[in-house]
Amino acid sequence: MEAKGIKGFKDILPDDIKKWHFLEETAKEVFENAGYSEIRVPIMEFTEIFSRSIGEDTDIVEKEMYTFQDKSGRSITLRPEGTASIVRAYIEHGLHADPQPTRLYYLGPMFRYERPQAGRYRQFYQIGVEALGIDEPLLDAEVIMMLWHLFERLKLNYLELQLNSLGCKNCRPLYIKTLRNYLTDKLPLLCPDCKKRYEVNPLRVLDCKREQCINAVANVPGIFDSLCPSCKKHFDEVKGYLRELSIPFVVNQKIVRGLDYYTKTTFEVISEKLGAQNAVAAGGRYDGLVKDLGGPPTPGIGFAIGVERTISLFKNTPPEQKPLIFLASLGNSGQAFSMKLARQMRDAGIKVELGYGDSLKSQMRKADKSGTGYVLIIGDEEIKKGSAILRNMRTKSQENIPFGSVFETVTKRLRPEAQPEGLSDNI
RNA sequence: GUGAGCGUAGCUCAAUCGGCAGAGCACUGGACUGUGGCUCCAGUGGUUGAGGGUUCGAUCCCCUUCGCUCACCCCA
Repeated sequence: MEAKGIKGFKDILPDDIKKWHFLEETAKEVFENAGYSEIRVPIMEFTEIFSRSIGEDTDIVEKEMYTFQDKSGRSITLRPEGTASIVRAYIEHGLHADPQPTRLYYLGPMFRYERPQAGRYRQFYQIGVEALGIDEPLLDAEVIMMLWHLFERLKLNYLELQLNSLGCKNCRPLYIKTLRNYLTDKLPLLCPDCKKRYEVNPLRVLDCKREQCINAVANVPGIFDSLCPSCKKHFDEVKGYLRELSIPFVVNQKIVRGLDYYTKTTFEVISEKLGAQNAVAAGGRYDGLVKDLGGPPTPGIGFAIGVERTISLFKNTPPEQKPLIFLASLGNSGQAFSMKLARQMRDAGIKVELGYGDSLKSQMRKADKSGTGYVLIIGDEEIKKGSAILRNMRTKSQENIPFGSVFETVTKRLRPEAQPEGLSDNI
């Protein structure tokens, strides 16, 4: 047998994990400071949860879901996105009875059966936010502000916020009708895919990258002319708040989103530093979704951040936070003593690494690579003398420390080292 | 699902016209009996992705297959 993982499923090795922690911890702090609480939901749901919310005719539901039958014969699906599960939990546990909005965030793996490429995996991670129960444009702006604030905290530059409105249950069908009428003449000009989209979801034609289709829709009527007065007002107010907040955005009428549940405000944050898959975060309002999944009519808005894509923009690795003491020991009694000492120091919250290797030389080499500032050397000789050697790895100076005061001295020495370097700008 | 490019040591890559599979990094040890980085020396590490064909001889040419990567599609 060959040790080989599944296509599109990646290991995250220790060298990379600091970046993950940095993103996760920063996001957690930003969201919790805004009143959001973490929610953890299962990574599988009954298939209907996804097919009903995302939409039967979407690519995700049609061809990208990991779906199987469990032993009872029920159809189960590995979640391709987070919102549906969160909304299901919101309904199932009656969270609408809490003061609204209900503010939730989540993080974890999503699964889509697609051909992997740069920035696209079959198991990928999202950090997402949902705010349910309020339909005011102020909330749209706050959610977008929070997302933008997070990227600022991560020191990511070269990002662009794109904004659109897809209208509501009332005005979107009108626009689709207008669009389809317009496209009827152009039908022969469209690519085969778009001919299909014309039938199923004409909005997606706007999204097509083929030159023939871009030309065909060059003078297409925009959706803003079809928005009903309340959707138009909503969108104008969201834009107004964002200007007030000095959050730069561009309106892009072509962001359409591949999930059917979106209404009104949709947005996307893209980076020119990524490859073809350039969205690092995306989201929007979904005012009909709670009702569609069997709950009370409830508006909602949220976004999801692509973790791998965001991390790939990090230029430098966040520095190690915690100083370390390295114990190099020789001989049976030295090793036993070191082990006991390690236990005590760890119990007091100090990070302690034990050296392994026959010679002191090899342990010193490992100590050097561990990045420690100090090494405590304890061999059989030191046991006899009743004192340990504390070596400062930077200055190379050494001092003898009687066993009785080892703990105290190490604690003192480690403290001034506890100054992490500042994080410089990412890309 | 479609297309293109690439598979040689743990990693990054060489190998002339088809002629003994190599280097750097990393790892381990030594120079320095119990003291790291720098330097020097040595060692470990290979079914050249797999299978078949052509050939006296294949990492190299041909076929098949698997894998990886990028792009289309779609999306975070």
